[in-house]
Amino acid sequence: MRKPHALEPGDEFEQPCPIRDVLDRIGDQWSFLVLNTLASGTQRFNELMRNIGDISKQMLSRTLKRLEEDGLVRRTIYPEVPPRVEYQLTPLGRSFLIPMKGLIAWADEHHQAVCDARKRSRRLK
Amino acid sequence: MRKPHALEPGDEFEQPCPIRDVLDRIGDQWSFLVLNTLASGTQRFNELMRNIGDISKQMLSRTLKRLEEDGLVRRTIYPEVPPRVEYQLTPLGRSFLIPMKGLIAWADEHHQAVCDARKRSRRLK
DNA sequence: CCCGCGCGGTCTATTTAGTAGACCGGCTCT
DNA sequence: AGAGCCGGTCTACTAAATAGACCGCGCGGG
Repeated sequence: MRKPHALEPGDEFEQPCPIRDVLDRIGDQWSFLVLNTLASGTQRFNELMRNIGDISKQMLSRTLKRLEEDGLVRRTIYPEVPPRVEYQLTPLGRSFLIPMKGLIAWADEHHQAVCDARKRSRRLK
Repeated sequence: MRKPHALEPGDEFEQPCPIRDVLDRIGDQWSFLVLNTLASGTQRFNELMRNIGDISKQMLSRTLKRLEEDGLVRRTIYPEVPPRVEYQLTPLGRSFLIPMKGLIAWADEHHQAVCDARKRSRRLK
């Protein structure tokens, strides 16, 4: 996804193709997983790390930063000691859960079929 | 996405998580784009390349191979001269179009909001 | 008092994934 | 004859993701 359509200067945030645009974000597995994890409620940084399980700090940090930039996630810093940082879905972020759930439902429903197909093709080799 | 681990509260340790599994395949941008392109009908290899626009031969080849293994795409070789190879969605592949359309609809609907959020966050920096 | 842990990250080095581009033989079109 | 399409594979390079160290601060236990 290097050069979708060669962005014009001044156009840097207006990607012409919405599909490409959404893919750049959620097509990335980590963003998808982070959003799915945040679906169950507001969480802190290390809490997210634990809940996702196998994401590196750096990737989580970068992913959250992008999701915040895109207005899907809100980051709240509490000026306490020790500092507390909470992440939660914005209304825009929550609106994304609907098509996301559709995808997850498809995965649940057809996972076995995919596995079967995979086994079958492996047997042919 | 190395180890299929925790996902969210109430996760199953049992089998590989379907969500991870589906993300490994279609969460990859190229797979998603290829399926979306094939939605408009049977196409040949170079035809797909042209229609997608900015995918490398290698990636298209690899992506199609995986989609075929997973039973989402059927590859048909016609023993002609010159050889003709056609790719089309299987019923399983077509079933995926439904949640995919949901995602694309979300993208269309909220693309502007995402762009606005991006601009806003840029201005704050 | 000192040790190690948790917090929310960043920085660096290494591994891995994706890219462009050459190449293949056989064919058609000009 | 030369160029170009067909469906790919192979190689060399570059971009991205990973693991792991590190940071200052506070807290609880020994």
